[in-house]
Amino acid sequence: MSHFGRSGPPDIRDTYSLLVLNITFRTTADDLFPLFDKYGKVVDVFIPRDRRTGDSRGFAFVRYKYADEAQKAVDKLDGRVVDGREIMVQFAKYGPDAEKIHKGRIIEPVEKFKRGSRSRSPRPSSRYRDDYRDKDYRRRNRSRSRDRSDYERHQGRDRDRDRDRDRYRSRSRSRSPDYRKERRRGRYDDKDRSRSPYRSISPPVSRSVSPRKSMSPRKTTSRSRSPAARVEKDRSPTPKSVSPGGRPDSRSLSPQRSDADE
DNA sequence: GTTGAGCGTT
Repeated sequence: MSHFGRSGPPDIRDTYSLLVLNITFRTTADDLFPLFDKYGKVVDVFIPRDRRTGDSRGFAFVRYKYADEAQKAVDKLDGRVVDGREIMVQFAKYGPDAEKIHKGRIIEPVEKFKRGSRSRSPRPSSRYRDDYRDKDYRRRNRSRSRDRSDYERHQGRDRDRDRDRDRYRSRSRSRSPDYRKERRRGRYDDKDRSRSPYRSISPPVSRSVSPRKSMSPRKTTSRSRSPAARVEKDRSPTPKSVSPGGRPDSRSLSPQRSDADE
């Protein structure tokens, strides 16, 4: 589904994909198209959505026809506030078929690079790095940390088994990003599930540790209240309206303040 | 009505 009414990906032969992150969940392709089209020829605007809910996943792909225009769009629109939220525009690194992408342009599958070769450019360009915030910088630094790769390669004795395990781990990692979606949906499901009228929050409270238990005696002790008064208070279901022991009403005028002082 | 790391569809 694209903005142009086409079903699938139009033509990614000579297009440059930009990844737009941090957009609001209400932002649609119609909102992004005019914004990006001002800086160049936009071939397609695609916003991945959830299969089940259909809600936006919070990021979009804007495909430009020319690299320079895409570059300009990145430079101009990165950090721009859209719909009350600051968006992040950068070149897409991965394609739909898990293809390697260089500056938004598909170059070759991953197999082109040797496994031991670490010549993979850490970052295409750091020109706009200064524009990034600390939050973005931290997130980027934390990303792409593949310590396990070196670890597995370190003890790679059985080539087949290691390769097979690597594939398995790779798939597991690939499914990791979806985990957040599951988690998000899980929260919704939990909420929907807990909307049962009979379900109450009381049961979980009385679990395992009970700090209130130790708090109660201390509280009563700190009150310095006579044991008789405490017993009567416990026995009386309405302690605030009652005046036990012929206590003056002035005492019950502000019972909360007495607690606040404590 | 909610959320906020990340890389994509008929």
